[in-house]
Amino acid sequence: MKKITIDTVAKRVGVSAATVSYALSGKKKISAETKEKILEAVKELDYRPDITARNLASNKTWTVGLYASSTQNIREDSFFNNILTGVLDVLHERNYQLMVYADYSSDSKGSSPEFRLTQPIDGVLIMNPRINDVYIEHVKERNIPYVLIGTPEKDAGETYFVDSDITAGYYAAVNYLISKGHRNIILMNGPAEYVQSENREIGYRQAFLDNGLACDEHSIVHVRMVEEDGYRAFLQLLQEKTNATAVITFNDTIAVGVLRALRDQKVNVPHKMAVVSAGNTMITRIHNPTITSIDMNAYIIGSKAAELLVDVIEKRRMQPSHEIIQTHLEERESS
Amino acid sequence: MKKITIDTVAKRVGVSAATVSYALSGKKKISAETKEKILEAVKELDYRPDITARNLASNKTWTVGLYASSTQNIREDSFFNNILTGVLDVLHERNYQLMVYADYSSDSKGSSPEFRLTQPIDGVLIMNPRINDVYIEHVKERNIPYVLIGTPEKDAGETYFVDSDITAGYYAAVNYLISKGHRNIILMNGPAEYVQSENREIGYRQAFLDNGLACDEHSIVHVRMVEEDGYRAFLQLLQEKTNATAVITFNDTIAVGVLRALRDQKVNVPHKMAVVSAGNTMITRIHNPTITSIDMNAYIIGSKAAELLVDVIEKRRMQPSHEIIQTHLEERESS
DNA sequence: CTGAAAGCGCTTACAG
DNA sequence: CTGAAAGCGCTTACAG
Repeated sequence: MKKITIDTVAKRVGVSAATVSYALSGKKKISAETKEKILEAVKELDYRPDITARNLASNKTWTVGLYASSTQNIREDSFFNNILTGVLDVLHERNYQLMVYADYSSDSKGSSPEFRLTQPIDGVLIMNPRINDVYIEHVKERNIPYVLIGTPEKDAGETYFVDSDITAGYYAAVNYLISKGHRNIILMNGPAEYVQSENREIGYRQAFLDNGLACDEHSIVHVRMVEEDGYRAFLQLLQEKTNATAVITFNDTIAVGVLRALRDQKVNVPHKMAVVSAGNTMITRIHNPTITSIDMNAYIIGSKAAELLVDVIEKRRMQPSHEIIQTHLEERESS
Repeated sequence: MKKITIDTVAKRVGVSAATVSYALSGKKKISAETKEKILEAVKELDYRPDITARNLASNKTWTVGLYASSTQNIREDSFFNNILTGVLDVLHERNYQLMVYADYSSDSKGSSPEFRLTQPIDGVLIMNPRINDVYIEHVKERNIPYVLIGTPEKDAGETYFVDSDITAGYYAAVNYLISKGHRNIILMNGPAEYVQSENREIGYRQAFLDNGLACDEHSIVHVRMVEEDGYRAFLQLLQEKTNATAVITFNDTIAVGVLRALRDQKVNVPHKMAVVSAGNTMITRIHNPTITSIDMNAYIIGSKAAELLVDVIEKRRMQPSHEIIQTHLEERESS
């Protein structure tokens, strides 16, 4: 069975391929009569345009890429789900499709960024921007429209991004802990290479500063953003007999690990150790004890980022802009 | 700045485009000398093949689609994360990319299946197959390779699929509840249109049968697979003064809703009401109380399905086959 | 309102 | 080992 192409349709109706194309796209007026005949033939033949050919000819794919975290992180942290669904809902509205790339850069196999850039996408959403992010550099060089989900390390004035004001979020959370009498607060941050981590640290330090308190450099630790690392790192801290009375973590997943370590060591939460996390994903209200967490409005961030990207792709926005979403602290049992 | 194409490279080196193509793909032997010059030019010019053009010419996209649930469901249930990461990891290994489609079929806008089928993908993974699934029909007609994540309603002998033995899982779970003395067990199932729901019900009924017990038809209720529906439906059941002493739910998300209703109504779990769910996602061990759940090995299912699909696409498998993954019951506090 | 034709940028028999 | 050329199936100025 031969493939049904635009020519099959054109021949059957007795018009040119161009006419069929125009009738289908509506980019030119076609007489009602001809149009009807074409639509009929399309139905009869069950013709569907080959999208790859269309993409090549029109230089447009109606597809957007989402450069996400590692699969291990995706698996554990439903923060991703909120971003993803925000993105999906907007793209659906705007008639775009989504390609999801997980981050395997730490892999041996290492799918280099180059590989990605050759993909047929109109633009890309980049989660977790890093310091000196190679991927961003490449996207820039190639002139692929992109929007950061997060804050860029530099050139903030020249890049499109949407982020939560996580600095203010941490500032408020640490202030809150200080107001509760805590003086020694551990910051269990994510990898230093992420701008996200940096922004958290800034808020954390500022809170100490503004309260006239010194902040112990040893109180800041970096772990990968997975539960196991939170668990192990905190177990070690406990064994080193930390005199901290509170901890604030990079995300909810790490907090779950931390709380597991605390339970293992029979440390009472929140009386001996208060725990605050960021993300406010489902687990924070389901965990025992429930976890105080900074809500970052991930769904909103995802949808705003997708909207921005589509606007940039379609040149409805041409001056770099960004949006910073406010956070709020959801107080629960762990603090 | 003009776009750098294969011709740009060919001209600079002084060979034909064909030679460049072969040198890059390795599909034909090219003299070491020429090849080196080509590679050098590629580097200098920073040439990257246009994938859309390649796709069109080679009739291959190295892309696979994942037809998932509604975004609301994705947002709440990290079961999806496990499937997704299993799929992603295998595809990465096999050099395929992933396109994610959420299910908006219940939407007013209703992106019809037709729309999807025109997408440039080599094959598709379909989650949550339904009874009389229109989408599957279309994929079939179009001869697009597909693998079901779940069991097909019919033609099981002619379709590729991977599923967990959820019937056995429910059978075991209900047996377990019966052995604990429960006689009136509610099945809070998913929508009847899903084959998944059907398979659960079969296991549920069989357990009653094999224990010589009658199963009250009113004990089976259908809800959408989101927390809110589990909550509302169970609240209603409680108000109707059900004499059930146990409930088994379609998934973990619904169970969370059910448990919330129980807490609201101050019904003791597990003494007044035992709860068993399916999915064994992170929340089941984090919830208070922890939730007894049927582990379906979602990550394994996702990865096996992706492997199968790639094998089908690459014609390394040509006879319909399927794999049924065993489940196991993870006993916890809720039962 | 409609058509002929060039063009999108690759791949791949085919011929040498 | 290398090249000329057709072909993938669309879209879109351009001309009428």
